[in-house]
Amino acid sequence: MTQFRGDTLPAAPLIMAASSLNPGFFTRPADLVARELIGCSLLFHGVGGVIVETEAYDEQDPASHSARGPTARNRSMFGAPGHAYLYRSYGLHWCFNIVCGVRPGAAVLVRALQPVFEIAAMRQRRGDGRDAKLCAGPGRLCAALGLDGAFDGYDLSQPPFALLPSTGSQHVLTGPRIGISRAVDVPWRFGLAGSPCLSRPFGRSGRLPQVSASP
DNA sequence: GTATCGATGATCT
DNA sequence: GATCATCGATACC
Repeated sequence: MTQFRGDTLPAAPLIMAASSLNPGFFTRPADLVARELIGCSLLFHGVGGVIVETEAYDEQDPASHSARGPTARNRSMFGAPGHAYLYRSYGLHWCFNIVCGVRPGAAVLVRALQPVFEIAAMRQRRGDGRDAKLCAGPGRLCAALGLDGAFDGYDLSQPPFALLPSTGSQHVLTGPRIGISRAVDVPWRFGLAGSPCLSRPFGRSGRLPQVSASP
């Protein structure tokens, strides 16, 4: 049994009924969706928590996998909004995206969760470490939830997935995306202010988001 | 606390 | 052949 080291996670949100995000939620600009996913909850087979960090990518974005059109890997990005796009990173890790956007080829990378549901299952998959870091990063998140490429293209409104609305307004910061070499100044990383579950802190450049206008 | 580096393999030029 | 939407270990401050 993994030792609990005394790190204190924020209070768990009160999830009311089994409500789900409206399908129209996803058919909007990726940066707006990424901003509003902060505070929503993601579950896979009942394991998961509150989304605290996201990044937006779209078809006009040189940093996006979709920038040069559909390929075998990014096929799901050009499919239905509200579905999963899962890809392998550095030959080692899986990364989980939510397809969205007003045109094909956009998605939101879910980078971190605040663990809430079935934390013991996440500890078992990820081994020792602070609970706040169980899902602090896209590769860690997929490892903790047991997500992999077998679920690429799945409808996130159906089991084994669940995507639940936020229970209130959130204080969201934004800044440059992590680990990219193109469009490095586009501030399309979003995070819950003050969360100990972020993959990395938002620096001095952390700002309130300037979300794009409607198309 | 930050900096650097190796793992590891699909994808794309 | 180069490039990765990463992570964990290690070294050092």
